[in-house]
Amino acid sequence: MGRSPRQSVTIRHVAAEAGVSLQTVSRVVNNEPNVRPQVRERVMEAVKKLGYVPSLAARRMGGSRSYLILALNDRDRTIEGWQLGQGSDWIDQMLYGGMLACAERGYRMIFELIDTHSAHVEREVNAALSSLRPDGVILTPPHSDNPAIIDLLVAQHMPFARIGSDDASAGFAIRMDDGAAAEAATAHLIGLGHKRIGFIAGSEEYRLSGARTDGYRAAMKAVGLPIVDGLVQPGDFSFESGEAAMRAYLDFGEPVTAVIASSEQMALGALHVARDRGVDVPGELSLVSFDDTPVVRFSVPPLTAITQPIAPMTAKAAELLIDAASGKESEPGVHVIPFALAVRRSSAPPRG
Amino acid sequence: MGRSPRQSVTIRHVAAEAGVSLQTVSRVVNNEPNVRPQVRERVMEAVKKLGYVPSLAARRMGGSRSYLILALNDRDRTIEGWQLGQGSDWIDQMLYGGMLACAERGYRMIFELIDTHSAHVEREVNAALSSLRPDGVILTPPHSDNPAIIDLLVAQHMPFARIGSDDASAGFAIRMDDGAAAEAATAHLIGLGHKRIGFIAGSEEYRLSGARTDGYRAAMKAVGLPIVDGLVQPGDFSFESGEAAMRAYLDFGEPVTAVIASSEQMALGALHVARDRGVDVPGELSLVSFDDTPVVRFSVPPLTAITQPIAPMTAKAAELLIDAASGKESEPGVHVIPFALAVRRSSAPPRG
DNA sequence: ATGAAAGCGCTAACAG
DNA sequence: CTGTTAGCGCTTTCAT
Repeated sequence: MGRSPRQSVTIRHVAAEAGVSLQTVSRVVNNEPNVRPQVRERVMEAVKKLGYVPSLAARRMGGSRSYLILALNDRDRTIEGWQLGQGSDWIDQMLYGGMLACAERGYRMIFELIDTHSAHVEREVNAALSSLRPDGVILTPPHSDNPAIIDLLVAQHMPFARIGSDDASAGFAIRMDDGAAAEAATAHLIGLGHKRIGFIAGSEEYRLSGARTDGYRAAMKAVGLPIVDGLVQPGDFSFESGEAAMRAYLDFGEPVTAVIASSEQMALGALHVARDRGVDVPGELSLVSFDDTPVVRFSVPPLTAITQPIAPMTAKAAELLIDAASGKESEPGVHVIPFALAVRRSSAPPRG
Repeated sequence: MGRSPRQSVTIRHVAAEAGVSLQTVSRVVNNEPNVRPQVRERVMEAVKKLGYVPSLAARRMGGSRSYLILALNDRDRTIEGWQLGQGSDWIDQMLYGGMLACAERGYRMIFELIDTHSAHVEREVNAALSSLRPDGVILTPPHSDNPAIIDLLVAQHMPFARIGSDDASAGFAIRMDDGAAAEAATAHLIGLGHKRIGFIAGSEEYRLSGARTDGYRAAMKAVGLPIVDGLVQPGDFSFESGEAAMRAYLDFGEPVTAVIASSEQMALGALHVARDRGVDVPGELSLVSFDDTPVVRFSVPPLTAITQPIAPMTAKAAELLIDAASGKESEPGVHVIPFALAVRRSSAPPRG
């Protein structure tokens, strides 16, 4: 317990208490060599006794590290998600993976919103960097492939990780295998006996959209199923585009028996239209979602979905950046994190 | 555009560029008086030209402010929510309200997890305070009423805001009127014609649980409806406790026609049991949720719910703390933020 | 293995 | 109104 100090405990107090120099305390606190075990012990006792915790700001000022990892998310998309409360837990999963990975290593993750589309991206990113001077930056889609941001980070020699990117030309790329995931989803439906499987593509602004569509095509091709016109519908990740795509499928001459949506919102939009038109899921139509979010799990029926490893990807990103800041060399290149397919009640064999 | 500076732009560069002293630049940047408009103009131009943004760490070191607001959440509860992905968007709403309010004022909100139950609460909080030295702390339930934390904050003279607390003895209390919300929910059901209305209470660890139950009782009493034994069921906010409560209601001799659950998870648990037992909602049973989360909006049927103003409460907390740090006196006491009742398909008149 | 000195970028307190 | 001086709490570099 002890009295709560009004004025914070500094390294100076610890040095006095332990009868050593500031430098020795610093060494002990930072686990550096060249301190006799005996002295180290004494300092650690003083630290514990006084409840000393180094000041982040002072560390940043004196040293070359800030113990900060900056995570950049798209402002519009994030705020819209918060406002509409559509139940995507992207941010939560990101915090989960990132914050804990940082905390384990004595780091802190700071979360910031940046406007991708604005002409001021550079200014915004620069402001965040100047103010915080983080040891690394985590980029999420669509920032992960924004050339303006990438160039700026490279120019500043700021280490960064790109979640959901497969561009290994700069920074760490951390992704799941979107193509394989789309393949797995498609194979799952093929395995159930489906032949006419629709695929609602995502916004082309995101690279992974193409990879997913390719995976779908590959899986279809692998078993010799034709991809006739109209089987692949365009979408932009939104609920509305999912609705539109579903209407297109239902208005086909020969309707599909299963649909894969490249996003949770599009899957829900599709489900909504199916319900409205009296199409039973999964009786008449199987549905698979990309993104395994809370709403997908609680929908009726619960949706079969590709689980994106958002927390593990963010954790990996934080680890790589912190290791880099700590001087440990990490394998560069693309880091692929495993995905999962959560099979739920929305997918079933087609009606004989 | 311009070249990206490897080495960051400091106040010194700006001073040189504008031909003034460091202090003058500082005054301009901080909007302080005693600078001739002409000089101010010149400095601002230099700032813009060089893309100068003050270093957070240096500001903290030199001055008395850190431009940081620390938001403390319960570790176990938060992590569990992230792991289970049950779709509560508490954290998101908190970030939404808090981050934006901070950003508008040149502040940053830092989000941290603290273990309420641990014997080390004090140490954990102290560590966060020592490391960050924030200008204010936002407490969320159950921290808002944790004496160990409150005492520590008071002893350190650290300004703080308590979300969901009605204890005005220290810090700012910011809450919605839980009693009035429960009353409104109850009155809504009474208005529909219900007489036997069940209420699933929340964990007693949270003060607001009592307030909600009281509101329910008041509304019932106001129209002379008796609160017979078993009408109020205990709960702990969990899905399972909602299920248990619902089973208790259905096993009544004379079942209830409507139920209010003190949390979203309990409402969903209740809905689940009702569906299993073949009880139609809202045909045979009306259901109202506290907490208007994504899952509640996407459930079948969508649930009538009390919307807790989490984002506005957090924004208010941030504002009050920043104002306090800026020397502006704020009205102390309890700040009550309006709630809303979102009427959806889960509530309807009882079967004649 | 340890300590002393210098300085990080800024603001507070004071001097003009 | 403007500039000068002294730190803030740490880490770096260099000496011992």
